[in-house]
Amino acid sequence: MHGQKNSAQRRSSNYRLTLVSAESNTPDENEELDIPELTGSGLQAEKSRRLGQLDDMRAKGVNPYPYRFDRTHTLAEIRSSWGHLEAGTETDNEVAIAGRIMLKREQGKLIFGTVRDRSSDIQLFVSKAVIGDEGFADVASLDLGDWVGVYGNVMTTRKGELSIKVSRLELLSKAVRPLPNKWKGLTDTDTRFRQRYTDLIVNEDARRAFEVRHAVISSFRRSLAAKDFIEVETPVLHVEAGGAHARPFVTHHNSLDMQLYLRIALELHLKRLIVGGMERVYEIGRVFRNEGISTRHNPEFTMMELYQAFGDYSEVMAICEELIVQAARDAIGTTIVGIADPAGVVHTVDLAEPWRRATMMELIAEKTGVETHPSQPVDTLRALADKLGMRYDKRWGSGKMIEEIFEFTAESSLIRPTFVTGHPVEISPLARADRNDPFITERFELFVGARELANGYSELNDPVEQRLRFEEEQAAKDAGDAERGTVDEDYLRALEFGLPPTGGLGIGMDRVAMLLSGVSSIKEVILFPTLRPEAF
RNA sequence: GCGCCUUUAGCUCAGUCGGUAGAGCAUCGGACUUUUAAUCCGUUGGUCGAGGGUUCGAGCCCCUCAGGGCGCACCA
Repeated sequence: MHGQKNSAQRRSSNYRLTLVSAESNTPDENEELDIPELTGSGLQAEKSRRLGQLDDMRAKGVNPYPYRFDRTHTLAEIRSSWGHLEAGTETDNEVAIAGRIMLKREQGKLIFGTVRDRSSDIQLFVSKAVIGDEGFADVASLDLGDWVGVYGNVMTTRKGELSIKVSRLELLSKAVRPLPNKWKGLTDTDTRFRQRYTDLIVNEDARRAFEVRHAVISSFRRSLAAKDFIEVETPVLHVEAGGAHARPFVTHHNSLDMQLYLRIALELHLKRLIVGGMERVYEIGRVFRNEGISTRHNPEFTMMELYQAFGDYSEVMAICEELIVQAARDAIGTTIVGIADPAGVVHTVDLAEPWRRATMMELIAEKTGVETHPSQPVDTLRALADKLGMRYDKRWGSGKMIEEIFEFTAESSLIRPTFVTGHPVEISPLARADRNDPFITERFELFVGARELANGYSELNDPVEQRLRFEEEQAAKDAGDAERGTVDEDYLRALEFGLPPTGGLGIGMDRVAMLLSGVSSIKEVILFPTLRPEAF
């Protein structure tokens, strides 16, 4: 790294040159570049002013971007150790803390600042008499958004505000671009999602939603580890995109010169592992569906799927309930949540109360007074759909009709957690037929707040029947339904080696995070949601 | 893909009947040794999303396009 200083200087002056020539209206190569004209306070002028501060620091031999800072405490640790101090206390406890300047109040020969780190925030008490004229001027020149390391003593002000009496302050990184409004923050959704970093800096709610999301995921991992599940990773690139009904993203591998699909589900690889004898496996992973974007859908989202040998759907239903209730306790410290219905009315629900279980047909009967069953002729169900004013596709069989009638009549009213069961065989090609009714499967979907959160079943493990179901899928796909599946020969071979009785469960992690953080858009729980590219 | 709404300073927002651009925060200058979104005085900052049209005159009316939001469709 010889010559580092020279190259740094060159970079610095190049940057200034670029800035002026690219962004000034009348670039003039002969202009004195080191002292830019600081007119106005538009964005460019503001950036120039701050970049000028960096040059001043370098001229004094100070690196404005130092390599490290060793803090003694996080701000939460400061608060827990000294939060009880009475007003007007000065201690001789010396600490070193680091964070971002969020607020600054100058008051003559005193400056109060608010520094925030990941854990908390704290007030800086900067006295000219303590820090000296030069240090005071340095603090005065700080901008909101700058990162600083601070040495000082823990104290409280006369009004009792826990503070650091600053003896020395070191700039750790300069913010060249100004922060959004310190009081109103940043509300423009476009900017919030595109510039998530800015959103996280200024919006407490945004930070909280992602803390909840993280807590949910780590809670799931703890719960599953306690149940002897093994976390695995399976391929994202699939030769065949199976395990769900959805349009896949298509990509291409150059060396193999073949088309590949991004996975739309985790299911088929995880069940291969049950064939292999791993007994209890789960994966938390990204899946991709080439479909519309809405407040409930992002093209890439996170699923947790688990498979448990020797269990059936009732067992994984219990696990589903347990995982989500425990996640609520871990992430938000309560099982009581507000759930908005489609009209926006918020219902208070205790997730710890047992969740309702009802079949699709029961729910349809509740809403329409009509008894339905997938054994009924499709014309009977079409007549009901006509009566309800529901549109349908002539290619749908009785099973698909029942599901659609359920969605049309009952889904929007499922606010409290409800396990919906009794899915017809036709729409469940990987689920095992009900032990008492060959027309339906041992399957459930969990609905909360009219949104589907989870899906599980007793896994179909008969390779002969699975082949027939796959062939029906393939036939539907060939007939023009792009979301239907294909015959996965390797999966069938795996089943031929013997899949034990198995219960499987898939949970939409984003939607659980939405539920527990109380937000209504999936974009609020995905750090970088899919958007059209920004025009620069 | 369709419908409705929306886009004004770095951020948050006003902008009346079509008459030539406003506020708060931030910035910059000044005052202030216990502030809490500090306060007070002063200052600077604009391709009104882009393009076209109507008009003597357009942020405002019309058309096209682009971004975003919501709803519908799609989404087991």
